Amino acid sequence: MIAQLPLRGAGREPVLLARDRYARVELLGSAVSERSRAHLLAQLRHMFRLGEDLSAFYAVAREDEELAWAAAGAGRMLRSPTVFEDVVKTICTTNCAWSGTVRMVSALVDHLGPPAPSGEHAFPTAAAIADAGDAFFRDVARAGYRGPYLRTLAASVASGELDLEQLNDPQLPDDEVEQRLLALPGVGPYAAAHVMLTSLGRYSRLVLDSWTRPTYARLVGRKSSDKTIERRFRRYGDFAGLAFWLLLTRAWVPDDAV
DNA sequence: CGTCCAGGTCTAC
DNA sequence: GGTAGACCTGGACGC
Repeated sequence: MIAQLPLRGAGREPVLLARDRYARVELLGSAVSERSRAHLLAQLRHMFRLGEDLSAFYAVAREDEELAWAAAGAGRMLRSPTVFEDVVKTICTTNCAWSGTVRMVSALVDHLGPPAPSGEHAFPTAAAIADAGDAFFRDVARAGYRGPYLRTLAASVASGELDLEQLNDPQLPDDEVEQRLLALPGVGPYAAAHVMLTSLGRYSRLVLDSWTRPTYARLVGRKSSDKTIERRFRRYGDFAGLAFWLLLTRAWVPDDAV
């Protein structure tokens, strides 16, 4: 074990489970340098959002019969090490079945990602994706029309012309971040909202797609327009998207965790 | 076998 | 600003 990372930022709230006050990090293989260790810990803090403060969300959720359970510490979603990785993965979720997303992302990792000592591969660099040939996107990833989106995006990041990691800057307003995301190839309203929610810690936008709409309809017992759904979550302000997501995924949470 | 659609986006009106 | 059509892929479904 190289560290015990305290889970802070949730105010006085327990973090999901009382026993999970620490994330235990074990390193397989040879020792790492102090520099690598620091980098690894910083990356883990980012991925697990250990600094996230959701207490303002919990304060509202506690008053909402359907979401009071979440106030026990839900909503700290795992994210990728980089915004670039989450944007690429999100593009791979658009207009296809989940099996297609898995196929495309697995191909990127297995064929373009740097190998680790374990034999597994990490997510590829932007340069590696930018340099992949047409045959990879067409015959291996079978990404279809998304191939050019992915390569164009990766080339912009690899060249330094585009820095997606800047979107982590808390100074940027949500509207600005959304506009920058919408400007990316293959990123529309769904993908922008998805990246904001799952990668940027910006919870204001509702992720509305062919899974969330019918899932919400099933939970409330009738279909609702997007406007109606937005209205139901307006009380959550900047946490509307998180509230919507948690309501939809309540069934994913083990009963003993809430 | 053809049609539809799955965690949409883009372009052209 | 809103809306039709096209778009890769593959699995489900009806015929």
